[in-house]
Amino acid sequence: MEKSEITIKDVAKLAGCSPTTVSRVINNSDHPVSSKTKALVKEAIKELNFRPNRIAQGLKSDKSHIIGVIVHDICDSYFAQMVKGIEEFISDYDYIINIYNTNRGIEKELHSVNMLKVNRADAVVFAGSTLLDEEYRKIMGEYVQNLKKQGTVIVGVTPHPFEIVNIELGNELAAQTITDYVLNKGHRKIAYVAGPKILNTSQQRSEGFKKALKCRGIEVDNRLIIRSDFSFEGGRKAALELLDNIDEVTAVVAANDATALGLMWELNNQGIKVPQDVSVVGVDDLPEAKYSYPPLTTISLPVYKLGKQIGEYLINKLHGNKIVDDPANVQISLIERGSVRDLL
Amino acid sequence: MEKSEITIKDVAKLAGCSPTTVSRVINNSDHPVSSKTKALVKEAIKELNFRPNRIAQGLKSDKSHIIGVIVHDICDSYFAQMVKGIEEFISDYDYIINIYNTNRGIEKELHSVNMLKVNRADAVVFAGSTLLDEEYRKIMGEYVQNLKKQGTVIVGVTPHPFEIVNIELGNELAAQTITDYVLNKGHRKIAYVAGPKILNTSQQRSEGFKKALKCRGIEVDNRLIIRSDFSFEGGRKAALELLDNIDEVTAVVAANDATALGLMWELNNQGIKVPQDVSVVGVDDLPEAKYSYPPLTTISLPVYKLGKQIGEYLINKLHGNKIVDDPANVQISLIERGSVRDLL
DNA sequence: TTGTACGCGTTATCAA
DNA sequence: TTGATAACGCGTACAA
Repeated sequence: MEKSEITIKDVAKLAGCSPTTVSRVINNSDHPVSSKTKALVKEAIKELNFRPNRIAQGLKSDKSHIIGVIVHDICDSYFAQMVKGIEEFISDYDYIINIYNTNRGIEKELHSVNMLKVNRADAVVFAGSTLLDEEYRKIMGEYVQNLKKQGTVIVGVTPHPFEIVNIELGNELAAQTITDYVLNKGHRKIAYVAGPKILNTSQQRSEGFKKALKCRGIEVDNRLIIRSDFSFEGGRKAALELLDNIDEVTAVVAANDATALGLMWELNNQGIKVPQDVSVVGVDDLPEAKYSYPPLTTISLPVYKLGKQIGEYLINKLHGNKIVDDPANVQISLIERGSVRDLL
Repeated sequence: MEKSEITIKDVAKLAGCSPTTVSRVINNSDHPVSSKTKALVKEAIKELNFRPNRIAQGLKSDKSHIIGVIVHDICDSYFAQMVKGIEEFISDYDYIINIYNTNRGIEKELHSVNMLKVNRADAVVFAGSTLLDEEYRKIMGEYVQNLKKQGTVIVGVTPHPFEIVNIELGNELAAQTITDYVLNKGHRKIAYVAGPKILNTSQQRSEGFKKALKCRGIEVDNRLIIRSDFSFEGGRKAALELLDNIDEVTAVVAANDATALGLMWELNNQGIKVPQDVSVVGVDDLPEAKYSYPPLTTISLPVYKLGKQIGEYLINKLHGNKIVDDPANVQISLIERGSVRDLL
């Protein structure tokens, strides 16, 4: 049979020593090995092109080198960028990325965590906002507890209601800041296009919007708050809904860039000029935001960089480095482009 | 110590039988098990919330349930969509996706394959075009052979010079078709913005463009062929390069949508109207292509669907279904929108 | 400095 | 119908 893969034994045989010695060489063990045999072993490894079987190592160590990343939608560049950042960092340390695309579905999210458990993932990243569902939280809470007991390192981006390292993305502050900017430009009748109800992020950003208004003593007009779904298509629909009240509105704050982009597109499609007729802003600073007509004024949430930071944090944790700061909270910043008209 | 995970032994103990029996129940073995003990075992499994350790199963079976997907850039929606399609299909069968982001780098691609080998991936998908580099091909060829010997199922999207299942994406045909469309609208002075030299896909699409011209007996003007990199930013730069000769050109064929979008943006930025002054087309039909100004006429390459098909193919192969067709070649189609002016 | 023996959790083989 | 045993490939006490 030619199906036999090369194992530590083959190396040992060729090097004329025991498998134990080979193992020691592979792992740079503290245990002394004479430089002579070490050379022999290395020779044999090269000769046979031997690479230790990770599965076997995993069974022994109860570590898989798998880092699970759960995203709502990998086609959303917000998540794609974060995944890219994580992957680029951790691959240098021979960890591997295992992604799950949940489409914000509760079932799929639970399934993902289950898979990560049975595959003994070393770490898990909840890249997206948590789902606001009681049943989900209860079950997921147990699963997460279970993972933690296994020693899995868990990180959540934006607050999750589990006892894990939560990275504050400044969602509320972001929405407040961009709304404030719009207010500073003299706008007072401002519509808001919210994200999906089930996401925590939506709620936080809505809060930020309302807070900004309240600080100025401006009443929140619920007729001007539209529920959407964080997508380009959703933004388009929101624009259509907004059409009835568009005359009394001078600006629209969208809960994220994808929505803002869709909104602008449809507004333009309807013959309404941005920013001449109505101003539009978003949150996220997606790569495509600077290429819209007009370029979108927004808040930068550097998720690619955050991905790298998460990767670094995980590696430190997994390597047992004791002095490890939690991943630094991301610095948001206002990106002023051309989608807001100055009313002053 | 409370670190002990629940194993098959714990279940056996609780059910009052041997681990062997438990294993038989888990795997629905042909080997007979009395319905009484079967019930007992199932009871115990539920009671203890037991799930077999995949790593241990993997060591035994030399299968990991890992499907590796190597992409050039996960932030490119072309790849994101494909990954999504694959993931959605295979996750129903409890396989897991392991992605690698190579940025078209040779080193990283080799590293990826290495990782997939040592982790005993059951299948590997080369989601992107192959790299046109002799050294790379030689080394990668060996690696791929090696994987195949292990029994890894390997699929390549667009032809790869390895003995694997290659899915023809109709790149040449796509470029030829869209160019033909432009010709049919009466355009004769047509510029072409090519993809990166190192990608096979680039070459194929370039061929398609040239073929379309040749079929009409039109000379290819090398001054009007611009090298770019398949990105939005690259498209912008290409527009700038094109500025010198823009007067003699009535249409531009971009090798992909991202490029076309960047091109249109910069053209518009420079005060050149699309399609009034110059027409622009792309290839891919990215989600964002229908939202540009004007909406982009392009060729649809349904990569999300292709991802699903690949997933299905892999599952069939991995489950040992004998009668398995290779993944159907994707049906391309012309998407006529508003970026081409009719000169006739 | 080297090697032997065992175990990680599971399953295939064989015996009962 | 059930179970004891060995083995997957590796790493680690322990012994030499």
